[in-house]
Amino acid sequence: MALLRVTAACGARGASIDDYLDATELSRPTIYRLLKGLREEGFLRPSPVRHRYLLGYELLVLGAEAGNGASLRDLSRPRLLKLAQSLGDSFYLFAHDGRHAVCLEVQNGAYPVGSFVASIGGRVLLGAGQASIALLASLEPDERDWILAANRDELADRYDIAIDAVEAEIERCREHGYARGVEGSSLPEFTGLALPLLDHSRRCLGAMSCSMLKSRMTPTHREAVLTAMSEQIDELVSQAHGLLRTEP
Amino acid sequence: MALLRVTAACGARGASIDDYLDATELSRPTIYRLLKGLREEGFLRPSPVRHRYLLGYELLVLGAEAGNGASLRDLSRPRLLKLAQSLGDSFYLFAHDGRHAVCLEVQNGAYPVGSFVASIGGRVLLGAGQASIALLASLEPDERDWILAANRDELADRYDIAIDAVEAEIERCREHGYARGVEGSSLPEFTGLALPLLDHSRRCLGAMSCSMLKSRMTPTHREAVLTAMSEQIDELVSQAHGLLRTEP
DNA sequence: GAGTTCGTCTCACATAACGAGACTTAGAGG
DNA sequence: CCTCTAAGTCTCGTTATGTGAGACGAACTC
Repeated sequence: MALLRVTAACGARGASIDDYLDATELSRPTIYRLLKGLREEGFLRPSPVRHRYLLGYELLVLGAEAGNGASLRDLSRPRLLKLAQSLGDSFYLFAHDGRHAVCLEVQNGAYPVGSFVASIGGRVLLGAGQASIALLASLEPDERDWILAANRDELADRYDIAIDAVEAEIERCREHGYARGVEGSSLPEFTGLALPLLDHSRRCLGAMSCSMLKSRMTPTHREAVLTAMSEQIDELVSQAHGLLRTEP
Repeated sequence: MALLRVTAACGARGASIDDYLDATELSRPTIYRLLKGLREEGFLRPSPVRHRYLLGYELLVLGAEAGNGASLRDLSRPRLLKLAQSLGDSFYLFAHDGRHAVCLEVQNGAYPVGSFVASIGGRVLLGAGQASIALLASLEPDERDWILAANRDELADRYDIAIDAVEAEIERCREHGYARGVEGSSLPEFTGLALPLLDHSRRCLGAMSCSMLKSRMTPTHREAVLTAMSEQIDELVSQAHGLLRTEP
């Protein structure tokens, strides 16, 4: 697994033996042995640049499956796209994973944005960003509490976000039904909105969020975004519900 | 790796201990030991259904990276989308991997289609499908020859495709600059087109393909699709070229 | 044809994975 | 409330199997 991560970190150029030797404590023969195994399983493949290795296509299959619990990703993809095209902002699908929110899918719109996550698979500490608030607001109280307790220091250090502010936003989200981001020191010029994806039994499947320049967030635009998002979410959830029925 | 594949095969419901016990030769304690390691590395995560395991979100990152050699996937995604929306057919990005073509990205259009690959990560034997032809036509002759030799029996058995027909189509692709599918026994009601993605130095980066109902393939539609695809490809290749320059 | 790097091989050693089975939780169901 | 079953952990003795040092062959560079 360490070798896979090293390979990923080396990007499109591929990883060389020296990259592996530097990044791990393993000896050269051992690395070759492991590499061979990973290649045979399709987890690595030779780079067009000789003597370098790239991540194998078998990981594509696993990656696609990993992000597609309950087909949420496949279902949300065209919807995020539609939102991004019609409204111009960037839209995201997030899932809850321990102390973090994981980005399962992005569609960037015409207007540029900054965001806490760079791309699919990116993680944000729960508490930072509007999607976090939507997720936290939909969790069981005791789970939410331990997460906030666990993240408190890091939120303060890295984002300059206070737990009180997060809890206030969670409360606000409960009342108004949608989440805004908590003001922190990072990304001051951007803002966003998020909505939870709730099961018919009110279990939280994830959150859909959007990010935009603060200057674009007029009351009318906010209304437009919220309306469009909840429309997409309603359709998505009933679609997902229909699919789940066929499964067991 | 076997455990990961078992987990993937179990889908959204998750894999239970018995799934692992049945699918492998390992003992119960060993499975738990391995599962623990995979969980700690983020390659597996607990399912909402107790006592079941799902693929972890760390695989998202690896999967996204694996399919994104030279950023081809990120760059092609919006373009495939545009094509699917404006033309209504389904568009694919393929890469060459050994004896197979791997699907890196799909965008389905409004019209339904059947295809050899189910989804991202799906493999087709080189020789079957129009993307295969485009890839084969762009490979070195000696590599193409061993691939065709290796695939001959399987192509005949599973798809009822003869090597001669494949080679004729490759020749045709060289002349006309685009690939059609080879007629076989499977999917008789569908057809498609494909174009290779060629580097500025004529190295083959992959192939873009499209699939449609035979009834939609009128001469004018064919021209429209080919024109739109090559336009997207030209832009894509020069974009990719620009990115690569920044890398070393 | 000399030099360098890449990948494999051998081998002795000790780590550390293994399975059998006992044990502890934790639910489920009556 | 109490049994019953299944989930997950632990101990332990055995053995295999992965390990590093270093030598070796192969391939590419200059």
